[in-house]
Amino acid sequence: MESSSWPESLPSNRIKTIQELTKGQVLTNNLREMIGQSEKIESDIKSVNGVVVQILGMFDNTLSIMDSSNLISEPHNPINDLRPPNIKGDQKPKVSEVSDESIKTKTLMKKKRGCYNKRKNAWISTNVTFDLIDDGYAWRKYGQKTILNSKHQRNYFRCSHKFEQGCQATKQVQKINDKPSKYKITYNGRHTCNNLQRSQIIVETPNPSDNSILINFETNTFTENNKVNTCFPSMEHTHKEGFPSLGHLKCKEVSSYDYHTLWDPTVGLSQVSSKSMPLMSYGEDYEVSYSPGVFSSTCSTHDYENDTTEGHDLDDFFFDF
DNA sequence: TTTATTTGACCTTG
DNA sequence: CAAGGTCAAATAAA
Repeated sequence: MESSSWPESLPSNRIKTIQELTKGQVLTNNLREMIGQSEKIESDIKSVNGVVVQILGMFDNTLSIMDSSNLISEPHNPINDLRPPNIKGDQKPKVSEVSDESIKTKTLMKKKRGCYNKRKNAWISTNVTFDLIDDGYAWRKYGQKTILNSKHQRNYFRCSHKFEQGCQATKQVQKINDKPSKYKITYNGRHTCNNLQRSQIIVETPNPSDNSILINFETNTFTENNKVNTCFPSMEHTHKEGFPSLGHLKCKEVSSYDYHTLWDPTVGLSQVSSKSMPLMSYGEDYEVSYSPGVFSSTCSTHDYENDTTEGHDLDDFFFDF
């Protein structure tokens, strides 16, 4: 795509942004082709990872460009850019949308009341979404609090593998808006657990016409996917939290090389991070971080929050993970 | 019986 | 002391 083909009225930053996104679109299509050849993934997982890294780089560049300009104020959803061009415009992600706010999340960690010392240096990320998004992890609710000046209660979740694997990841989910429903999801700490849900690539899809792509930015795994509400028709909720189990799906696990390299709990977090998140800020010494990175245009069921002030208002929600 | 959720109490911090 | 975060006993659900 030549920059000279852009209308002169377009700001250069915008052109650069579009170029980056276009590049990402091409890379994503390449990735889709690779996913279509499952044997290639097994034999050449490194090159697949390379493509993922390039896509991540594209997002990084885009975010940098947007950060350096006022483009950030203009709505832009990368999910749409990830969709291959053969997806019709009206085939929007059915339910879940990650807000722009979540995409540009560089959360400055503030010292707050109630923030325990042991957590004050932990990786933090805040997403604002219009639907509750399943991030692929198994969470267990451990608390619920009424927050000052908030209409809705805040729900506290910890990783289900906290005791089993010592995973310290927690998240908070708070409804911040009624109509449309809007949620603030704050992640505290990275997962160090060996969560099977994260290492799977769905290569067979019930509906081949749906080519939407799901990329897990945290694991560098990727999924050619249907909308999950069709992809998981017989979904069993083995996790009480309401997260779908992916174990019974027709999934292909990432090679043991990749899986264990990325998620071996015996590997230090910094090692894991440097390999799995080469483009993101993270770690104990950073106060700025990007969102934990599951951008998804799919959905699944999830009865995440029982907002006692409204009781049932989440019954209709579908989640992405 | 096991596992998950609820909820009041307790802890930490500003 | 107030507010937010976590714990853990009680309860509910599978």
